[in-house]
Amino acid sequence: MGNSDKSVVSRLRKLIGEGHYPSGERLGEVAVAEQLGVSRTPVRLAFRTLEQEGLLQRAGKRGFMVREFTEADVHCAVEVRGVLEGLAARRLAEHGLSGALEAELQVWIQRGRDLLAKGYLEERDVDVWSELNRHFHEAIVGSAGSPVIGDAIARNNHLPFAAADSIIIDSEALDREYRKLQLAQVQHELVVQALRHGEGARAEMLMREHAFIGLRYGELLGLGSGRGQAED
Amino acid sequence: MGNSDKSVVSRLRKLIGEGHYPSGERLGEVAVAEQLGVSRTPVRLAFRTLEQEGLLQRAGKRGFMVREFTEADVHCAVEVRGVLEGLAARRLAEHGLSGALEAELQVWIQRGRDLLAKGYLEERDVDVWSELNRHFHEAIVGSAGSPVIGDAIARNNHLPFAAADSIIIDSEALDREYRKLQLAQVQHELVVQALRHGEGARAEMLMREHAFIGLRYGELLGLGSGRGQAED
DNA sequence: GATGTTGTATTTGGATCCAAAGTAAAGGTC
DNA sequence: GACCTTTACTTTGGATCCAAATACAACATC
Repeated sequence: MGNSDKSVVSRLRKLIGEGHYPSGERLGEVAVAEQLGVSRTPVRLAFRTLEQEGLLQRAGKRGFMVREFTEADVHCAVEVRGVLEGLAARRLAEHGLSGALEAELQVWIQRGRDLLAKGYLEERDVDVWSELNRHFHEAIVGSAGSPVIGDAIARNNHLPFAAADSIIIDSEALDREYRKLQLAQVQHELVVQALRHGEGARAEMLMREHAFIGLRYGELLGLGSGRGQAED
Repeated sequence: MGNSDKSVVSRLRKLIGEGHYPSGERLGEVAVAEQLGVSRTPVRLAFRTLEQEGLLQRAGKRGFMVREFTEADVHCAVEVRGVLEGLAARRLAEHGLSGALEAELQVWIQRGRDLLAKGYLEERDVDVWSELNRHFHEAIVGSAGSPVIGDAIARNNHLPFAAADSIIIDSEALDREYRKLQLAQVQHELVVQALRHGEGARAEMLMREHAFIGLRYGELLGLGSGRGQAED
């Protein structure tokens, strides 16, 4: 069993994310199937999954079409992630964070410090940051007491530009991105501080603000565009 | 084309919601297919949809199992809905609500007033409230500027007890439920008031608190259980 | 007697076939 | 010439068939 089902979903997700299919275009099952070299069956299964993820939407009575995202959609998706991660952080602060979790968060904090300690950013640092950032966020969301919040965030992250690790805009302008990551690092540390002191409201607001870092901090720091580009 | 696909999804959703399948039980495709009187194909499609909705989860390498929900999951799902509807309300307040929307919200407010004016609750009032409540929430969420928030709420509502219209606990104790609906009505009116005056933070908090009405208000009002029962 | 291995049965994934619904096009009528 | 009707084609949904993988069990070996 080649288990091409999962593969078809991720391949289609990638193709759509890369804009390979124009927004609003109807996707025919046969066309996609031939293009991917599989039968119609796995494509049909994948379409249902991608519909639930929000990347496809039903085109009337006739199949699916690529969902088009406006500027407002991107902005909303970022805010949704913000309030959900904020919720997770607040619950964590209110229920008290375990010593183990505090230790783990401290690890990612330290990794961030080490990464930024040298005062500039290298090409390969981007992946390192992306990793530790992902771990940091997953550690908080995963400890919120229920997988429900994490699931909601995961579904939201399927939307383009909504994921937490789509911060990096331009790997050419690493010197300018450095300041942004510095701010992100400070926000991470402040979140942990708030969590440690059981300051639920503060932790929540910090996480909500932290979500905007890839969206609104560009204009603030005088970077080119305020709008981020996904980088996976 | 009988379009049994959609039908299978909703039938399975209902069966799972009613606890027809024990939590954690593995669901075989053939068994479900025979039970529903259809082929394996629509069942396979439905399983993928229900997996994304969070009602099923993969059972190792072999098929799916009914996801089990703890008390904490239910609580989290309600909070998730709260923060998302709160986000929608805040955005609405910040961007200013149109005259048309204000008029529509006023309609549902008035319907609620009319329903509760007679001082008690009848059996058939439950459906009426459920309808106007749904319209009220959909009007706010649908006007938040992007379908992204509404989608996230819709996905969250697939979880049992998370939907906004699962307020009614017991249609036998209508006199006690009346007080709960009175509070809900007041909260609706306060939300509209806040929206009208552009009080984003207040609208957000009111919506967040409003989400708890089916969860925590029971104990407050001296009702039997604090935990709601879905009623669709 | 316990553990590892092999063989069989069950079950899922993929491909193909058939039917039905929808769409588009062509033709006819007013 | 415009609009309605009918027909043909495209496309999706459902059922069945086949292959592959996993799980279970029986057997053999240490």
